Amino acid sequence: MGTLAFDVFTSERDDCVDPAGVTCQHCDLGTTAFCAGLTTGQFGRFIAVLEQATFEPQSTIFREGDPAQHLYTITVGAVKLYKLLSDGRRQIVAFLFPGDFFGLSGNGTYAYTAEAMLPLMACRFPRRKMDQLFKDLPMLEKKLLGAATQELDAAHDQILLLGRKTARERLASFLVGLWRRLGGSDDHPAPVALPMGRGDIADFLGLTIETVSRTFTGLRRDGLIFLPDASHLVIRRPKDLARIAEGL
Amino acid sequence: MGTLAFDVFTSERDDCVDPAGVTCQHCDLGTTAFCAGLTTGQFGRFIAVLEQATFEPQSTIFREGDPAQHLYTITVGAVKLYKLLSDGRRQIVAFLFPGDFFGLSGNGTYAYTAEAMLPLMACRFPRRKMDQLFKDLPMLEKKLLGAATQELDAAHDQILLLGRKTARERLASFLVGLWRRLGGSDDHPAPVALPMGRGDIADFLGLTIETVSRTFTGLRRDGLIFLPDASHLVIRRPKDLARIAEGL
DNA sequence: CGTATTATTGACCACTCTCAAAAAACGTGG
DNA sequence: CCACGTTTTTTGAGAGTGGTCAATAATACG
Repeated sequence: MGTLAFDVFTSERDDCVDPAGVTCQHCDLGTTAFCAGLTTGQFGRFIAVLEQATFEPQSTIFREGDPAQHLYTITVGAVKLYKLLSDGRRQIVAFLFPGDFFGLSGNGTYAYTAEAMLPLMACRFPRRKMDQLFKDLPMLEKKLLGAATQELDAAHDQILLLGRKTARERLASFLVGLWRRLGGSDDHPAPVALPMGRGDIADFLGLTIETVSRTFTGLRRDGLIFLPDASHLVIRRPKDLARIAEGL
Repeated sequence: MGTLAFDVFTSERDDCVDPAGVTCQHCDLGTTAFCAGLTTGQFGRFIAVLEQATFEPQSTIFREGDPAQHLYTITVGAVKLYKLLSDGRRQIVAFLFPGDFFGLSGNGTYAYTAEAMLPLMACRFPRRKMDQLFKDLPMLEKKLLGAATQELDAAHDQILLLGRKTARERLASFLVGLWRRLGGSDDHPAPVALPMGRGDIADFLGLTIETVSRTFTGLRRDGLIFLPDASHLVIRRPKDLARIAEGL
């Protein structure tokens, strides 16, 4: 999984060159990118420890229990993180999109399996080079702490959802959040493509496929959402759906 | 809520003096303490931004939505963090004990309410002084990132528990984890005091009080645990209880 | 002790799960 | 492009885990 040039992406900072002499493959994340705000000199040290990685859809990036050798941040695509019980029960703990991090570990091994849901591009940082990088660029450590804090908030929201919300409230919460993250507009009825199937949604919301399907049908029948097909979503009444999500 | 001297605690580092001239109130956390590993000079800067805070049992430390002005680390006592839905449904997102942090915020307001479960002593750091402190003592930022990572792992475990485990598996997981954290021994049958009631356990495990009570009775009838009274626990067969917790 | 709170137990109910089948969508090769 | 098989989604009927409502028992506290 070597360094690749993604020259399909236009660069806003064409002064940045990686050590191999290849024009740096920028993501289009702007100020939310991990590397945003670095000077050219800092960026050189940054790019020196960075690896670009690509993964096929449905491919496993790492498994629960593997030694935690890399930290990842997504530039293009989507990832699911999940944990398994020995009898096969699965819980998806997060869906991640461009700008999100994964692979942080407390004990040296990954606590979850990471799997690409779409063709994936990610920046990858070897764990053993991170200490030096943080010493050089303390701001990166701050950004990482901020990202971890946000992930913790999201995890707490998910705990509230799983512990205390009904199936209808769970799906409403999920769709409202996803709609926002995927750029759905409250005014324009442009459908948003859902990158995951009913099974993944079920394993994220602590439900079964059948209950997810029935609940989709219920929201559709009540005019809250519109489904051009099973994997495309329009939220017709965002305010009402958000109220349901909060249990109102 | 001013600075207090907790001279009931014996000090291992009696060379440390806070700016007011009072002998520093050490916690007995050893190498796990936030301040562990600091030199005397560093410790001076550390203590300069630190406030000591005490809280009565059942008192609220801060509420969900309050401006996030402080970061806390527990020295003595126990804390619960919870979120509420508008109709009163409550989800406890964490029980915290000495050495644990709380109060990190992504958006400037607390995402949960924090309440003392026991007489509480905590070190408190004003958010506006943290940047300077991190610049002086970068190791503290590393420790905080490590703590946030651990909390994130714990949150993911709780997500798995709430999404995919049965009531029996949930209580078994909870008791095994609590037993370890409160210093229960696999050999000695010394009961451990549970600092929370059935209602708190229910709101942590996503169950009702009645189901928690019935499940306690079930584990007791099966000889896995022993309850001298409702708030004291002995785990009789730790291995078997741990197997139940993992769904085996 | 008497009172209030908390925990336990019981009977019944409902939300979601399980099992099953039908329908729709997708992919592949002819 | 269509026929076919596979996979995914939807829908249906029935069952079960855990919830609700209610009463009793135990505990804590003045």
